[in-house]
Amino acid sequence: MSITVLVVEDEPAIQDLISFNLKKSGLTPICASNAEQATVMINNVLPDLVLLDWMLPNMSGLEFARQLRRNTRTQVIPIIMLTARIELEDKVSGLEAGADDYITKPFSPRELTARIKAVLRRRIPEISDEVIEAGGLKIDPATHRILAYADDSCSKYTEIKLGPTEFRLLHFLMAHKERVYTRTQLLDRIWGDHVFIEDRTVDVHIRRLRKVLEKVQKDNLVQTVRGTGYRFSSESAVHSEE
Amino acid sequence: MSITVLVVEDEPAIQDLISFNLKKSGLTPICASNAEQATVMINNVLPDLVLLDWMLPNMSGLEFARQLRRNTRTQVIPIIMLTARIELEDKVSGLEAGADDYITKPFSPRELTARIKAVLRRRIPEISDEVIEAGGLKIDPATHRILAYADDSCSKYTEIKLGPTEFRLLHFLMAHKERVYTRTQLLDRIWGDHVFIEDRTVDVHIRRLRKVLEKVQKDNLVQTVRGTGYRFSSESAVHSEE
DNA sequence: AATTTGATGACAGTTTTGTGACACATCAGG
DNA sequence: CCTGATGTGTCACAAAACTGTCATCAAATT
Repeated sequence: MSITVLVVEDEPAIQDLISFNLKKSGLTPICASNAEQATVMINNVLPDLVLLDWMLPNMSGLEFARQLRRNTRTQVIPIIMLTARIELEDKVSGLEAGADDYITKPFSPRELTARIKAVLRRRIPEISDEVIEAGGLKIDPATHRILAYADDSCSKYTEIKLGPTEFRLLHFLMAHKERVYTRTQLLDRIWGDHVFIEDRTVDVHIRRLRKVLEKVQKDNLVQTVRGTGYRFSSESAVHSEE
Repeated sequence: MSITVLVVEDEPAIQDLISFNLKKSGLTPICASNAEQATVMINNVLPDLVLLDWMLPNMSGLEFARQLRRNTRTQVIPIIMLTARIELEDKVSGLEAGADDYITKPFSPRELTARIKAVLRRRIPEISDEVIEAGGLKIDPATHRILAYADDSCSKYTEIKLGPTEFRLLHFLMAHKERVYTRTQLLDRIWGDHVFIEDRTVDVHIRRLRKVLEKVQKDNLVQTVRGTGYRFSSESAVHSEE
């Protein structure tokens, strides 16, 4: 998933500088030198964040920010203002217009990307960290812990330690229990849909997961659906022969 | 740990009075006499709480409060409004704007600090100065002391000395025990979201913290969650061997 | 029996953490 | 203005843990 940042800056030199730094830190910059151009670009692609120079030809950055905020489609896009230090003294604040942060020129590349990431981080909602319990297993994303109950009495439990991938795998399966997922679906959902990994790798992780669950006799919860994929099921998985 | 309170008040006399009282009760006041000044200050340092006079030159306190609430970065900062008794009828709109509490002038110093502490306690446990005890460790933010108990009997204890950063780190982790935090989250919450530091620096501070805790056999309380971050946990992390 | 599909152990390359060292502050108090 | 004590952030390298792939074996299906 590439994060696009719309850079609105009239000075080509600074535009290049910013563009270069964004690319270096894995972001995708798209550049505009004025508000009109930026407006057109926003119509094409909705960026994840806008880096906006305070001083622009024709329409001020402030005005452009207001315009973004006024429009429903662009309302939630985070804005970071670029201002010269002298302009900072200006009584009117960019924050007033709804900017999420501002950076004073000159700034270090590190500061730039750090602020961008900070703002994006605040926007992105936390991954669901609800506790999920099923089949005598309890997974808690917030504490990153898995407990296995010996019996239904819930009195005795053992903590289970999993590697990152197995943890995510179990979490996903438990969050969608009783449902079968193909290897490809699991790769898409857990590894991300851009990775290029063998389907069979999923087998190996399922194996690793089961191996750990064996220790607490819970490996039967992760079931193979031949010809399709895998499933987490707490329902009595007694498959009748014949 | 120093708790900073941004005081927005135009009358110098009252500003001084408040400032004096806050200092006396261990808080760190930063003062602004109008909304513009306050905005600039907030961009530099994120305060833990805002004490806001209702009546301000240019922009009203109410408007300023709204501005804070509108911005993601400042959204969660608790606001306490200062209002004259006559203005009390406006209390409704003050709370509407997102104030967490309000105090009517004239107020006693005791009332002031009591309300501040109450609001802080409600909001974020880690910046209150209550004693936290867990896993045989007792941390007292007020006296800036850490005691380690040798066993459950609580009879013998050793005092532990930590540097400022390690102290805050331990305090934060203990205030949110059992919960995992990524390095970035820790940087945001402990160092502040306006610092630009390498993620890995957290490792080093964790290391320093552990080194000190080793001396009293408490280093196992600070745990690594591979692929995620760190966690303070007093629960016996029983790893079933084989 | 042949074929397809899943299980499993091994392994080599990567990624993530742990750790010591170091260069810079900052700050008393000479 | 120095000077040592302390604290901080970075770095480089070591250690540990994890990952993806394969080859091979086992089981189910035809």
